[in-house]
Amino acid sequence: MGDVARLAGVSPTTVSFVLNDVAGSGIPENTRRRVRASARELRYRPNATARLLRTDRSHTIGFVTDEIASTPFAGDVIKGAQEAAWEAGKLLTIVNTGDNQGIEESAVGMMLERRVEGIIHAAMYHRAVEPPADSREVPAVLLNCYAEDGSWPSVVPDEVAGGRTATEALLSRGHERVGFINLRPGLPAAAGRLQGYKRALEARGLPFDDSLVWNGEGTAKSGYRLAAELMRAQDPPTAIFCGNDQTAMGVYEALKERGLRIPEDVAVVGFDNQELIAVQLRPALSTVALPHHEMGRWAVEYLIDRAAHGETAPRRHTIACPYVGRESV
Amino acid sequence: MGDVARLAGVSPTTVSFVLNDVAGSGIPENTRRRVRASARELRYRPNATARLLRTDRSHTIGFVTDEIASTPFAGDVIKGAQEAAWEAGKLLTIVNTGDNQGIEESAVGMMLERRVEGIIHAAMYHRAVEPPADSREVPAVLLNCYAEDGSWPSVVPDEVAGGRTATEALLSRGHERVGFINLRPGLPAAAGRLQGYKRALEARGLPFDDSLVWNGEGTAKSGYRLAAELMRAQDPPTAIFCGNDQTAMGVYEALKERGLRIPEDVAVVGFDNQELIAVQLRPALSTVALPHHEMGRWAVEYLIDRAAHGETAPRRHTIACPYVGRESV
DNA sequence: ACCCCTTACTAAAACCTCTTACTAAAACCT
DNA sequence: AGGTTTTAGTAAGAGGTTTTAGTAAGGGGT
Repeated sequence: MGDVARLAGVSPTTVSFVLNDVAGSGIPENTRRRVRASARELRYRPNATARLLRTDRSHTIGFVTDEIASTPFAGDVIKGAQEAAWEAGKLLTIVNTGDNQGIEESAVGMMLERRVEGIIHAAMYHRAVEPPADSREVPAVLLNCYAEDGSWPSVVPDEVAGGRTATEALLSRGHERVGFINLRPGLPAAAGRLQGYKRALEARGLPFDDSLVWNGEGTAKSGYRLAAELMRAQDPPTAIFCGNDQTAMGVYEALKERGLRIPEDVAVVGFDNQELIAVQLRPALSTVALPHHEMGRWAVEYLIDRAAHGETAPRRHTIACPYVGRESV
Repeated sequence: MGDVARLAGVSPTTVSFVLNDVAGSGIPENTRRRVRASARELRYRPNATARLLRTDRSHTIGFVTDEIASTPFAGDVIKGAQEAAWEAGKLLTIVNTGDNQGIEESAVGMMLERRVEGIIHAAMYHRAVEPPADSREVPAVLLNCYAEDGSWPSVVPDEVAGGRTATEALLSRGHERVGFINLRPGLPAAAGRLQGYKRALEARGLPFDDSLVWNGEGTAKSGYRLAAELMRAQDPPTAIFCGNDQTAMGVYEALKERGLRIPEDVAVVGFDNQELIAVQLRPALSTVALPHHEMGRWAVEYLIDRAAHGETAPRRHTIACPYVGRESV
């Protein structure tokens, strides 16, 4: 900066004022032009580090995730977060912990040393977690996960509403016996979606028949097996709600083997909106999307807002899972 | 740091020496313990910013990508890069540009202001790019893309070898007529794989028959259409090499509709190893994996190495695409 | 014509936190 | 006493921001 000041024939103060557009510094347009020209000529680039040291604003947000690659979701979350950060003039620093607590703790440590303005702890599937206590030193938020004791703010998908949406997509087409191949029991996603399924039935005055509900493993294989199971019954469903799109992929196989047409004979709806699968399947799969992008966005917006306005009570924010209608319903 | 020094009854110098384990500073174990205890008591966390200002080592690498979410690959690349960075004690700062040049330039600017030690420019599909000139201010490398004029170091998949590997997987099973549903012509991936396909044939003394080679669009739909086309011929192939796994998904459909078994009647091999598809397909798809993880890793290792040992001639490094055998061959 | 006070600019200096020469004091030998 | 080691402290930056202080020009009053 000194060089620029010298070249422009002013003091570093003036350079700082001009380059940062400080209000009320009353520097005449003339001088401003000279300073800016000098900066350009010297290809001057301010040193964000030095600025941070003085201002204590790193304009950086830490993003700690358990698994970045195992699902395509991770990309959506990061993209949403990154977009929101960019819009606010922030940068995102990312660490993938591989679900290793030691790495997670040192990652948080490194981020705090760099004075990040907030930390996001993201999980790649919806579950309970316990982030390092150190993260409380700055605004922090859990993404696609939550603390059992509610002591951390978090943002998660509205699984209940999602399950209800999926089921209603089928009910509204006149189906009254809807099979449900859920995920492994115990997962928040499985519990929530089942509840949503029940509520949808209830709202239409339809009975809940637990012979229509199975827990699979979220794979095409188990979808194939359980669809076969469902269709073997004497009063088989006319529609199947699958706990995820991979399951639906297996269900398609099973139905096709039986010569059943989708959606004419059996309608199918998936969950997750894994485009790679849902779009490519024939017929294209109607499904419910997880709001990964929105959660990423919400998390950084929350952090920025909280950094600006201080502490608020931790809360669990849920985001709706929109229905994506294609050809299978 | 001053607080710690005061509490331990020493000077800031001593604290710095102890906390950084400076060699040859000759501080007795006694004092060291006292300093460390004070630091712990005050929950002292060094300010990485101040250190950086003095040492000029940010221990941060910038990662600029055109699209983070549109393919599951992005996650692998980032994961590989992040792992390598972590092992070297570096952090990764990521920006998604949405292929917008303006954003890319300001992203580079922001990173340079933060004094990153290197910049990676990643593309989500293999292609030629032209990164902002400013990136040359620090070590920089292109990932899954390259500069037309070769003026930037880069790391890309070895498409030729990959195409050859895929073809040979089929030839080695005795197939002599291998159909090839390639990607859109013009893509480096399509050109390279076609070359590899030809070389594999050549190596076995088999003729190249261009009626066996079609360009699709990399979708299940076009795979379906072109497989039908291929099988309609009077001398249809006994094996099909697909430019990607989505194409293979459509090929499966077409073959199954004709009552052809995989791999008994027609063997199929894909490309990309999109696990979501390849593993879930029945039979599971044999395919060739793109080395995303390795490219990510290579890129940061190259950067760190170059930062340490100075400029070297830009080179294009290729990484092999390993064959992933499953059930379709 | 002189003085004083604004206003409009610009500069000096303190500060942010840590690293690292360089220096100094103490302790330990001959 | 004089010279080495050990051990520890001082102070100068690193590159900005921001507070405080100043100078010069212009304007009004007498």
